[in-house]
Amino acid sequence: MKKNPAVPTCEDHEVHSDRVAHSREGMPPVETLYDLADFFKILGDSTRMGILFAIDKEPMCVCDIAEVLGMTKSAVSHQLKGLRAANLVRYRKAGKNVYYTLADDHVRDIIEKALEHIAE
Amino acid sequence: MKKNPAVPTCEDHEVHSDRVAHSREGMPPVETLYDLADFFKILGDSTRMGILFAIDKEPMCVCDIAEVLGMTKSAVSHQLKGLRAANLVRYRKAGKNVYYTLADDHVRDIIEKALEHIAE
DNA sequence: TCAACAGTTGAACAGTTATTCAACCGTTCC
DNA sequence: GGAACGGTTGAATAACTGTTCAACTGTTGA
Repeated sequence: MKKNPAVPTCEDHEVHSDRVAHSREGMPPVETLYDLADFFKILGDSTRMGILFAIDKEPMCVCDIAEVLGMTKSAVSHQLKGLRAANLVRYRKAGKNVYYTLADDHVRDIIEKALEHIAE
Repeated sequence: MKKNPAVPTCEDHEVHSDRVAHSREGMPPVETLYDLADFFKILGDSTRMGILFAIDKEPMCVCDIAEVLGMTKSAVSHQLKGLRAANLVRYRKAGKNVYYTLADDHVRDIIEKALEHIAE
């Protein structure tokens, strides 16, 4: 959703103004829309999704995750940054390694529901 | 997740091969990872998120949705195409108008859970 | 101290994506 | 039929995003 200064919407002839008004009332603040979109954007990448599944069972270090997914440590680390920012993963440093785990069950629930939807 | 022919992963010195093997077993097929990512990708845009909220209460035609969001019909229609493809919305033609509604409660549930996560 | 390794980071490039613009299709109504 | 409007679509452009590459930090162990 980009800035839209002039708001060149449809011709205001036959717009259902009652529905429009009612719909407007139910709309959350744009800030919330952006937060939701940003959250789902993080889940909307197969690499990050793969990372989440990889660390689902037990903590995994970056090198191991990279091994499982067949990717470079760098690529994995970059994506982990996004997952950290979205509070989807937690990490624990242990010597040279950094072990990542899922942040909470929220993620699992959401992915579960998404799988249901896909299966239809 | 792009194709990775050479698989230049980390140096295989100290990789926790037991964890890697165990993690690999729990991984869904890559096809599923792509499907999940594609699904969340659709939700990962503030315009599409706005559309979903706009049509949450009652059916809305494209023109009305555009009015609510302050966007052009064209932009909205383009995004509705993605939402249709992901089975997130249903539509019903009535004369010159096309009324869109949420496909089912799956969407609502997922968004609800996402809101909980964001609120933390 | 120094080598080796795990992990992070910034820049660059390629691929993707959202909006705009213009043209188009289908329905309604005169 | 033809004007008017709702809606869709394709091409083009601008913005964004993910991977690679190289450089870097920090920890371990000899």
